[in-house]
Amino acid sequence: MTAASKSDKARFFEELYRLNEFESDGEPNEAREFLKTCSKPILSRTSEEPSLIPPRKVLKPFKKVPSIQRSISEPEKIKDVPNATVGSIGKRSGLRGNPQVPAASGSLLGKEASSSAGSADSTNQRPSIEDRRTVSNPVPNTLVLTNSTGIDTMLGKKRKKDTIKLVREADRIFNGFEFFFLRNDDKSPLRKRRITLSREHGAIWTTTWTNKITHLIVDNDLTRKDVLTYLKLNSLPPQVIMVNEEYLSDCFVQRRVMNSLLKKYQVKDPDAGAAKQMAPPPPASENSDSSLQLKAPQSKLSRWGNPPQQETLPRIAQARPASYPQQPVVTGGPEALSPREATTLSDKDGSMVAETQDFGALTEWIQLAKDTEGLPLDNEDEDAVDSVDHSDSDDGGASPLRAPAKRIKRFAIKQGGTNQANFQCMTGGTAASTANPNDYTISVLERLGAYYKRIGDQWRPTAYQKACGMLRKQDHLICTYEEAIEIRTIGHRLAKKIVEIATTGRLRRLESAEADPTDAPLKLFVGIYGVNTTLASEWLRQGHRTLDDLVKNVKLSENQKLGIEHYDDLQQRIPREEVTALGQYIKDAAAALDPDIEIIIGGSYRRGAPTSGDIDIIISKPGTTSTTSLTPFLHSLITHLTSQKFLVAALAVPHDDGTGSKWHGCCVLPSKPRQSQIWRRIDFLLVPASERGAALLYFTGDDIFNRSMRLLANKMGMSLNQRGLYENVMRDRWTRKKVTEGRLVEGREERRIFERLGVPWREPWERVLH
DNA sequence: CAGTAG
DNA sequence: AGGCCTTACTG
DNA sequence: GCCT
Repeated sequence: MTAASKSDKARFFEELYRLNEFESDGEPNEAREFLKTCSKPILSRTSEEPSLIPPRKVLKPFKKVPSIQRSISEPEKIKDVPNATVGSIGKRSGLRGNPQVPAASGSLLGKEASSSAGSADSTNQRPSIEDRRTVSNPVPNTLVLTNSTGIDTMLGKKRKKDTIKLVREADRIFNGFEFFFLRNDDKSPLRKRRITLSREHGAIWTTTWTNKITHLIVDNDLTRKDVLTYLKLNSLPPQVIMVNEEYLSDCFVQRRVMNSLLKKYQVKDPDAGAAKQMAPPPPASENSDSSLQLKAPQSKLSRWGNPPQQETLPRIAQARPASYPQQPVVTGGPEALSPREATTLSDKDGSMVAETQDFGALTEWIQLAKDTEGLPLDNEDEDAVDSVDHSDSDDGGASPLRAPAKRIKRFAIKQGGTNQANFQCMTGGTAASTANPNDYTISVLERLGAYYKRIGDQWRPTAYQKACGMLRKQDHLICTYEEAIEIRTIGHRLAKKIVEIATTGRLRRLESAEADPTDAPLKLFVGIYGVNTTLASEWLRQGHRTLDDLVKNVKLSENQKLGIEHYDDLQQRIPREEVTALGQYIKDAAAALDPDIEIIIGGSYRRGAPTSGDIDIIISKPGTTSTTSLTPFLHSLITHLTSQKFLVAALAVPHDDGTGSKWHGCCVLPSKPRQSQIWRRIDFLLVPASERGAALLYFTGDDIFNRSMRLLANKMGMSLNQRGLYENVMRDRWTRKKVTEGRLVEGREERRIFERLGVPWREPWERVLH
């Protein structure tokens, strides 16, 4: 690698990491509270910081978003752009050129650590470092330790004994390190998580300032001056490595000790002569905007005039006890280090350095060499790389600090030549309504998946969905690479993302993605019923940015017009109670028309979801063997419900020939006052009794579950669709298209389909795989 | 047929 | 390197 | 994206 490309890369990552900087850790009050505890408050910082936000009101150029994947990151010239809408033509503002984080997505932080992390209350201490040095006791895999600081009692809180689970030996990158955090409590969920993780990676967490401390981990919003003030020091002991939060994050993500000297890990120091310190963008006041989104549907036109706002990240209550920082704690107090302080830089420290710090120092220097020449940072954030994964081979795997995690994913009973156990449908999902410690991680990944979906990536969204489904099944917070990679359907890249989210609360890839100026309108467009990436990106290419633009300038299908007209309504999720009510209304109507008719509410409702995107109605009747026999009923039902003003629009109706089996449209709850009626998407599916089971299976989903079942059927030489399970299906060898329907194996009983496929029965609510 | 939705 | 679910409706 |  040449020197030139090296520095290029370095620059790139510097820019990348600038994305990672932010005002505070999402808890602005914390900074102030902390400073109160210092003898000398420093509050001038914000005013000194230059804004990084460039005056770019000009519309950024946009690029065509092709439906073909892969070209995602390819900047593309725009061919025919209508007039004024576009300022200039050029590269899209992608990852590289866009240092600032948009207001709306500014801070993913502040997410409350979920319960599982909470259980790892980490006020506790490992055995003192002396113990570990003198007694060469092999560290067991799990240590239950008790607190030695007494901080708990000071805080007047009863705390559980915590259990930290050390990561496997090879990954204990912090062995021999002793960390002092500043702020030094674990009140902030994220800090707590960092502390726990540090310990799990071999570090010792100390809340008392001692001379054994190797690393000082400083909150991002604190300056060097804050630190010194807090510690009542004039200068830092030379052997102590002071770094910011990013340092830990990167260590975890890369599973190795990073070079603490890199600029991005330095604690801010406005006083350090050079006023060129990069300052994070000013705090974003996103409230005015986000309120718009949450507003009730009355503002139907709210979205029309201007491009939509970015969705605000889920924010967890930041309520923090006012008592927060407490006294500087330290039993030993800063006095404990007075001897060393006195000798400052004299070589008296030399021996001590050698003794207590060599671990840290050594690895540090080794690492420094590596960092500065190899720069093994991977470049996954650049979409275009589908080259082989260099990141694990760059150091030849020689580093003991970074043994590549070999994945041992279980194999199982082969049946008919397929690894049946590897199908997701073999393992149940969990009810979506159940809170999960990984919910936050999931929400972030889902957003990135959604992003990939709307830019036309065909497969990533599926991969993300699967990963989210697996995460939802875990009973504790997944926050190490190891834990993540062990999970089926989670590979190297997703594992790294998961770690990043869990340890930093953010995902830079997502932030840069959503920062793309074309993303907001793209998101807006694909939200229209009947519009997907292809159309949306075409409209975008033509320069359209608002729904208004579309209505005025674009030829729209009737369905799309409807989709725009009721955009806000159809965007909203439907509370379960309303689905129940809507379903009941239909049942009543159906019973009046034909008492034998069976109405089943399928979809996410049947899976037990608390809210649904639409309503799926299965219409069946005992004794029927063809959809044709049900079409007359559907017809009269539709007519009736329409006259009742229950159905308010038809989007897709079956062909006239009577073979059609589904009806798509919109409905409202007539009982409600007109004004509060919200249009809902509703689907009817006609199902003869002989196909009831298969239809139920199909209409219950979820998507991933269905596809998994179908794929399994496929591998077993069968075919599964909404009508039944078929065998002896002949497929074209080349196109893999079905040539013969095959022989019906089962369609009537849902359970029998499971059985025939060798899949243990899953209740509907166990079929939540995404 | 491609696009969209399920 | 190549697969990744299947069918139905729209225009 | 992941898996074979």
